Amino acid sequence: MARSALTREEVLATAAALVRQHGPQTLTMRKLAAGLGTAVTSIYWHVGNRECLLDALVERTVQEMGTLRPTGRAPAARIVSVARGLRRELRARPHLIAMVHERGLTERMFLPAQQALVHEVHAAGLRGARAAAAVRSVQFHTVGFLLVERNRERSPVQSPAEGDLWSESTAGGDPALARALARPADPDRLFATSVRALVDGLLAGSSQERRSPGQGPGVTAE
Amino acid sequence: MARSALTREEVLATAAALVRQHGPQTLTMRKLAAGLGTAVTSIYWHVGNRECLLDALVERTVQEMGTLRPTGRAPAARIVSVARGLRRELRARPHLIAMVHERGLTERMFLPAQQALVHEVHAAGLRGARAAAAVRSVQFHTVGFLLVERNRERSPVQSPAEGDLWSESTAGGDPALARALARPADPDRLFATSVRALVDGLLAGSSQERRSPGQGPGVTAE
DNA sequence: ACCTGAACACCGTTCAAGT
DNA sequence: ACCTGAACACCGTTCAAGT
Repeated sequence: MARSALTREEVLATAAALVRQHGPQTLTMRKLAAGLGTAVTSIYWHVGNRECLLDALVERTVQEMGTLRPTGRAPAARIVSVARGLRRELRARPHLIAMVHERGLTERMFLPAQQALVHEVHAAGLRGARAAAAVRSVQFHTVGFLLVERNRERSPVQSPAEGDLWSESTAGGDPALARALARPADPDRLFATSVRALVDGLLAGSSQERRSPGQGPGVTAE
Repeated sequence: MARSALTREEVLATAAALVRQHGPQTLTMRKLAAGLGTAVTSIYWHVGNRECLLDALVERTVQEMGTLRPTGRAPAARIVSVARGLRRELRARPHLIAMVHERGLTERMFLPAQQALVHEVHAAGLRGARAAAAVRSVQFHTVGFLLVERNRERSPVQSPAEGDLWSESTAGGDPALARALARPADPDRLFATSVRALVDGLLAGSSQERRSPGQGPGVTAE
């Protein structure tokens, strides 16, 4: 049952297909070999080992992502739109997030958004180290939010859930707050709110420093 | 070579020790059995299986965490101090973050900070759904930041690194920005900056809404 | 009630041997 | 240059059998 010559591209393609269907955890060299119709060991000749295979898969998937075009007029709105675009692109490739995280490549997820963010933050009037901190704040927030969000989706009901703690009057006599915390969070709204607040906060300090003699931004180091 | 009776507590204790030394990935039932001086299968009688064992370990480690006492006077400073306290507590238990994330229990990491945050956000004048969104924004930001941070620590040098893209004049004629992005991020400073900005942004909209007739906060849903 | 070894169905990887 | 099967050193888990 000889099959046509195996190529590295074919290995990556079927590996990507398997990951897309069942997630990276279930991708084993043996299943991949079965999918390819070859011996397990043939794969090693083309991609090295499982580690290299997943690295290549991450790289390939990141490059599939489109470039991010900001929308809106106000600087804050344009920065927010980049963050939302990054989230949208990453959510469209759910397994990428897991693969990248497992492999310690979170930084990789930052890059598609970084150039757009630098441009917008610059346009918003931030310069130098302040601008860099703003870019990274948005990056960390967006990617971190996605990691938490994806993780939460994986096991929807947890115990003790948040709601268990706030079911009644524990929330300082604010029943609306208690109800809101008892309900599961709406990720879309929460992301919109938090990114907007973050960007507002980052831009608010741009024109004038709040602390008179200090050099660093915000809170002093511990 | 009969040993004294095995207890569930003893299993959890040595499992915790092994995880603390080498991380959750390296904890195998067989190594654990070797550490305990029993047969592998004895463990199953006491803790069910590996899944249950790790669940119990997560629960135990979360409960070791102290309660968070806010410091400072201004509402924003007190909220920031809770976020920093949560980060400190979690960083003191590095493997907890990995275990919790692997097991889809990220929500579990939120709880120790939630009560303190609710109190402070309420004191800052936020009520109802707005207060809940603020609490969750800080929670998501802090835990998300930690996930990214820990991940980044695991593989310090990545390629292409951020610096490779900004080594020269690409950063819109802002050499200080280019230099800042070429250097690795300082997580302590970045966390301080981002949390401060986030909290400022969340509290800034508390006294008056920015949008006149709208009901939702910030950006409209897509 | 608690512990055990044998056995099962998996893994990733190496390597000598083939063509 | 490319592919193969056998083998190695691991896994988690089940289960009948012991005390």
